[in-house]
Amino acid sequence: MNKDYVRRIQENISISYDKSLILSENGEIVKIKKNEYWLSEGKEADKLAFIIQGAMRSYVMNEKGEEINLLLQVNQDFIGDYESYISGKKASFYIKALIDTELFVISKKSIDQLGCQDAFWIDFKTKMSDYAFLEAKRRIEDLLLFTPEERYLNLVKKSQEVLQKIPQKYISTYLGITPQSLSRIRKRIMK
Amino acid sequence: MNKDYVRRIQENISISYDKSLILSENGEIVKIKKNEYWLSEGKEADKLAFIIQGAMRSYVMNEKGEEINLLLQVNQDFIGDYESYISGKKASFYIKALIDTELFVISKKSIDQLGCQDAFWIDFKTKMSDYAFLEAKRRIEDLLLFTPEERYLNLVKKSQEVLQKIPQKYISTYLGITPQSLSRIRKRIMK
DNA sequence: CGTTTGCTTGAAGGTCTTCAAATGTCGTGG
DNA sequence: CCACGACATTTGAAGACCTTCAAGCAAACG
Repeated sequence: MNKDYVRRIQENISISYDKSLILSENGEIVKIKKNEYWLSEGKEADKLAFIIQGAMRSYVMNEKGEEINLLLQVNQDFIGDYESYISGKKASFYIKALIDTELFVISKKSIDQLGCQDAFWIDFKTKMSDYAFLEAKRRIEDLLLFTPEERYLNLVKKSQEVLQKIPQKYISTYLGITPQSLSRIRKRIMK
Repeated sequence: MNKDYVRRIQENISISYDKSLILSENGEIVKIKKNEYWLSEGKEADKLAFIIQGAMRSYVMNEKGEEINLLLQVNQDFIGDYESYISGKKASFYIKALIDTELFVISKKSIDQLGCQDAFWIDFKTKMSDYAFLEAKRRIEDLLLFTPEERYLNLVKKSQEVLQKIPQKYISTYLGITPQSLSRIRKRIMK
């Protein structure tokens, strides 16, 4: 893996260059074309990834067969089915590339092996799970405390990158509304 | 701490009697009267608890000063500000007893000390954080995939105990709606 | 027994959903 | 390079549901 990649991994997760070098030796770079899956429901999902460059979405199907986006991820974000990762269950959702994307992928096995060599990586694992929880908690508060319009404004404030890279029809179900409603919300806000 | 308590802790978290005995020696029983706080925004919150018997709610204030219930907890449930617990930040919400409640409380310090003595407790910590994440994930899916009415029906299926112990006005904001709307939903369903 | 608190119901207004059609945008092949 | 088709976004109309404010009823508690 070249030096540039190691640096980007380092930036992604704010650890030392040395540690990111070790990490990079235990994972791999995967390139995914637009609209290709990195993960599908029912498949093994015992690995996690960071987005080095690109954009992806994690979604489930509702009872009507509509895709509902649980997460929209861009540069520096983690992706993966964290539930499968920790429990060994099959994946419960899909992860698909919104544009051509480069991932750094590492398996559970590799992370666990690193943990045996250096307690740093046990700590690292804890931080990852804490991060996953905190993200989820923020999402719950966003959904409970704000209206769809406020949620959209929160997203505008929080991530220009998501707004620019990701089509509205995906953003809408992430916010819990239909694409038509998001279009009308944007119109309302314009004024 | 008496034997009965140890057994209830054991049931709560499905570990061996021996382990629950060790745990019980490192924590304490706390009794909280109806409408009393166990935790307030801005306070230290470096401890967690299990509900041995009773019911509590975790809530935040929105901009209008209304209380929004993030969680409703009954027997066997964990309570605590897990974000404060892991990060050391001050509590970001309130936890209050809905009825007279008995808690088993254990501090972060105690759990960390246990971890030094026996790797079992490191594993135990991981399981707790995984549990916290999975609960949060289920909540997000509930909010994104279902309508308020469906969410109420999901709750009916999931927890009769919550329905029985907790007044409607608290259940409503947990579901993301007003008490009036929940009243109308229940009326609709009756038919 | 009366007061407080919670629950229900009514009316008006706003937002979201659905279905449908029109308009925009983008990429590909001619 | 343009034209076409595919797909995304916008807009319209009707209907369902939620919210707010307000009032009436029920239950709980001192």
